[in-house]
Amino acid sequence: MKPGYREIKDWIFARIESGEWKEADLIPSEPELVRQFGVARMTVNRAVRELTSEQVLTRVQGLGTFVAQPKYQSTLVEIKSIKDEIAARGHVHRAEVLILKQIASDGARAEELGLAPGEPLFHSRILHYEDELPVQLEDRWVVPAQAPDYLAQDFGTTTPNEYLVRAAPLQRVEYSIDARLPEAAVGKRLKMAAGEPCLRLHRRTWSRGAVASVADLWHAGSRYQFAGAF
Amino acid sequence: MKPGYREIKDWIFARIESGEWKEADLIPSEPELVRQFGVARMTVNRAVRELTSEQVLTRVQGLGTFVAQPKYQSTLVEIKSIKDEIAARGHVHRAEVLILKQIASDGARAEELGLAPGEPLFHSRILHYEDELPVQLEDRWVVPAQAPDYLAQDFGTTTPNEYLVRAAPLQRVEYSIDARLPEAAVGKRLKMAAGEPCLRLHRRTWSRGAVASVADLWHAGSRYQFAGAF
DNA sequence: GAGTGGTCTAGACCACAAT
DNA sequence: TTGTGGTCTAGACCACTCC
Repeated sequence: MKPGYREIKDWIFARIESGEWKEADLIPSEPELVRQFGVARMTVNRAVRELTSEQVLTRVQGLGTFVAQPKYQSTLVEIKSIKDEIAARGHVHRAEVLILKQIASDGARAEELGLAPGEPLFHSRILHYEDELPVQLEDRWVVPAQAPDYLAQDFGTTTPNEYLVRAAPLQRVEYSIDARLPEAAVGKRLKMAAGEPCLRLHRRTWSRGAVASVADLWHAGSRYQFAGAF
Repeated sequence: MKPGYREIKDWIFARIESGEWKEADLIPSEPELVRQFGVARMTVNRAVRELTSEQVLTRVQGLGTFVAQPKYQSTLVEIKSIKDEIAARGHVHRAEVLILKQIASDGARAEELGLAPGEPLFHSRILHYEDELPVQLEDRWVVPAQAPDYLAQDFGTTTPNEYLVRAAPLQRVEYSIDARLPEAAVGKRLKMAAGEPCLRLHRRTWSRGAVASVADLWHAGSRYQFAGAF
C-alpha cells in the first residue's frame, strides 16, 4: 500500500505531467488538499515539501505553491575516479608515477593557482593503465599550503584524488572538457597515433576558501569517452 | 533563529565532517536524539529523513541509521541547449537547416533506433552559428512514430531539441562524449583547420518506452568546450 | 483580517530486524 | 520481545503576503 504522502505527490505530479497544471500555475493550498484527501496537514505538507525540494514546485510563504520551471534539458556527465572506473569494468588499474616534485610556479599557472610567481608548487604526473594499456595521463599541480605532505604520498597505490579529498576537503570544482591534439610527450606516453586527438579534462578545485589544485587529465580519443545515462 | 530540525541536521553533519562519525557508523536513534534535543520525534525524523534524501545518511528499518558512503568525487557537466547557451553569452544564435528529410534506416543506425532496416526514418542536419561563426553541427535521426510532424517543423527558429521535448517527453537519455577527427563534410561546415579534432556528443533519447532519437553534436575542438562548476 | 506556508508537539500504530 | 524506522493524526503558534 502506497503511503498517503506518496499518493498526494503522485497525484500532483500527474497533473503537471499531463499539462493540466502548467509552469507558474498556483496549485491547491495545503488546507484544500487536506480536505480533498482527508488527511492531516502534516501529510499534505510532507508531500508538497518533498516536491519542492525536488524542484517540481516552488513555494512562497503567504502566497502559495506554484509549479516550478521545467527542468533544463541537460546531460550530466559524471567523471568518477579513474581507478574506480577501471575496477568497475573488471579490469586492473595500475599507476606509474612519472613526476613528483616541487617546482617554482610560473606566470599562467601561478595565476590559476592564486600563487605569486616563483612560489613553490607541487607537481605530479601520473600515467594510469587499464590492463597494461595507458588510458589517462594525469598532470596535477597542488598548492603546498593545502596539502603539505603531497610529495610524501605513494601515488602508485593511492591516487592524488583520493589523497586530496582527505587532505583538502572539496569546496568547489570548476572544470572544462575539450578536444585537442596532445603535447608531444603526452601523446607518446599514451601510445597515441600521430594526429590522434585527446579528450582533455581540465579541473580546478578549491578548499578552505582558496585554490587547492589544478589538474589536466589527458585521454586518448580513440580509447576513452565520458559516458552515462539518466 | 534556526528551526529545530535544521539545528539537528547541522549537528549531525558537523559530526560527520569532523570525522567523529565515519562511513557506515551507526548514529543515535530517533528516540535518543529526541531525548538529547528535547524535541518531538517528528522534528528529529524530519532532520534525519532529509539528510537521508541528501545521501548523507542511510536508514534501514529495524536496524538503524548509518553514515552513508561519502559522495563520489565527481564532475558534472551540464549540456544545455546550444541556443540558450549562446543567448546566455549575449551572442546571436542562428540555425541553418542543411538536411531535413525522410530516409530509409540502414543497418547500424536502424539497430540503435530499434527499427527494422529499410523502415522510414527522419534525418536532420542543422548548423548552429554563434555570431556568424559555426559552432555546432547537429545530426539527428528521429523515429517517425515518436514525432510524426518532425519534417514539418521550422528548425530555423525552433531547435529540434525544443520540438522533441514537447512531442516526445523525455524518459531516458544515454550519452557519450569523445574526441575524434570529423568526417570531411563536418569539418568543412564547421570551418575547421585540417587535422583539428572535434568534441563530439552522441546522445540517444527514449520516450514512451522506446528510442525516440539519436543525435550527434559536433563541435570544433578549438572553439568549443563543455564547462561548469559546482 | 484572511489566507498562505513554516514549524512543532505528543501522542499513535505499523513493519521490520535482531535477540 | 525489544528497539529500530515509517507513517500518520489533530491540533497549535508563528511569519509572511495581500487586500
